[in-house]
Amino acid sequence: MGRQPCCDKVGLKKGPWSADEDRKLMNFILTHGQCCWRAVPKLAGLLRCGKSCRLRWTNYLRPDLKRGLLSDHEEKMVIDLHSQLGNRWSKIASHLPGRTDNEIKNHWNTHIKKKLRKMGIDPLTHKPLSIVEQEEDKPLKKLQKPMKQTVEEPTNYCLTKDSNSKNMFMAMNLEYGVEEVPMIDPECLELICNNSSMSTTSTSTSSSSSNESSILKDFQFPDFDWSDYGIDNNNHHNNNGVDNIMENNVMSLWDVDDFSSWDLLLTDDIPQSSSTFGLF
DNA sequence: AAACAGTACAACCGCATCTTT
DNA sequence: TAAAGATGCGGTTGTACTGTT
Repeated sequence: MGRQPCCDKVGLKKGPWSADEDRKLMNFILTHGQCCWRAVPKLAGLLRCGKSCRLRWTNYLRPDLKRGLLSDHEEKMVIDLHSQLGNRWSKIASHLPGRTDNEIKNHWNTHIKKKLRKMGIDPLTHKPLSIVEQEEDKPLKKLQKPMKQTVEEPTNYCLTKDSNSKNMFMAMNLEYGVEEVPMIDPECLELICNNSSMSTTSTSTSSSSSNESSILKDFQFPDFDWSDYGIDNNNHHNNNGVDNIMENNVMSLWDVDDFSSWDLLLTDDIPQSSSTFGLF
């Protein structure tokens, strides 16, 4: 049953790679290509586990890697993508050719975080620090809601499939506080798509309706490239299953793989046990 | 010059998901 | 279908390097 263990952990080397090890691994991969990492150390004559070899190759030895500091443009991309994707470094790295998730993660933690803080932006939420501080000081509202649940993890009431969708969580958290969040039946959620808003990258706050919930006025929605989702400037779409979900300008929230970057606003006329999200 | 603090980044660890048997 | 290993990902750590006192 199952597979054989990837490697015998006894006697394996750890720590920094030597030039000789690098050469052996490089030679092996360039000759044989990337195959089963379990077999690589043995075949390449290395006393490392396959996992370590994979990491060394993907993060350091790959010939297509760019070395050196991220350019301003790359840095801006990382910030934009992080605002949309959160700490999903591999997803972010996939938008930056020649950069690895590890490299971007390190750069974020050592450079960008500080830079954003200096600029008065909270690196976690991408909101101005003053707002974040105010929200932290603000006592939790004790709103009377029909269905409540005490939760510890945002995933319990996050309105996206993705637990890393921090923006979404924050939007709700700000309104109700961490401990008192109304339960919304996922089946009742819909995204209302406004054609005009789909035509360019979003300018959510400036074009929001007057009904916009006050908590969301401060909420910083990131720029978003609809072309990534196969939607062109005329609100046409062409791939990625978007066809299936864009019908009559209404899409089911649960049909979308990643909508953390969408402009989602709670309308004021939230029904008792459900809510509608407007796309502005 | 030595000691210490701060910074940068490679590498490891643990977990979740995928794949194979 | 279940079990177990492989793989990938994100968080964290260890350590070399650099700057400051």
